Amino acid sequence: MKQRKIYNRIPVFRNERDLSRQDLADLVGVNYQTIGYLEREEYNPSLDLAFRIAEVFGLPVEMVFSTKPMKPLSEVLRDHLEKEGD
Amino acid sequence: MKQRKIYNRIPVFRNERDLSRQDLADLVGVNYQTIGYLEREEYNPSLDLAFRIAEVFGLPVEMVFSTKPMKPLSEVLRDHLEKEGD
DNA sequence: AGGGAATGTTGTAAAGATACAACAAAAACA
DNA sequence: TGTTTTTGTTGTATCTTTACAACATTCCCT
Repeated sequence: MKQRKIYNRIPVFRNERDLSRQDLADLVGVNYQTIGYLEREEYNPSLDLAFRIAEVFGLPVEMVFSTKPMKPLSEVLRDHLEKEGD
Repeated sequence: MKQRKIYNRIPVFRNERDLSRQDLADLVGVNYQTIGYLEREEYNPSLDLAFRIAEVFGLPVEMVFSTKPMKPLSEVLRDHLEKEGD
């Protein structure tokens, strides 16, 4: 099977929390360069690693990784707010 | 990184829809034996393959794959029903 | 300006995932 | 019953992911 490229919001969430790649790498238990490869989207994470990263951010996998290019979070948020007027 | 074993509900959802492994394999574009390996949990799917399979069933990845052993769907459903009295 | 931290790049090696083939076993069913 | 379909098993080959090292570049800080 030809693997599709998977996009991610790792840099967004990582920067937001003021984590270095090394910090995030430590949290999920991988080499810090592995985080670099993921952020540059040079390869896809394993499913296990994707779960670990999503868990660090407390988000569903789909919010961190997607087969389609990531919309800015501001858009996601806007769409969500206008749908549910809470 | 030592990969954790990932559990899944592929057999449940596949049988429910009366799909053979070959059928599901065709739908996601892998060899039918790959589905077998996944169902026996002999190895984890790539993130891409996990997305494809979840998409076939129209469910979030977390409902099909998990790092913890899968509860029977009846339990999941019960918990959900008693939380939200819809 | 200079030092340290964070990030990017390149290369090699090991582990994990997928394909494919061939055959065995089990299940469905005429 | 025997026949077909589905599933399991074993083995090999290839591709992808991860680790690790070494070095270059960029950024921040004072």
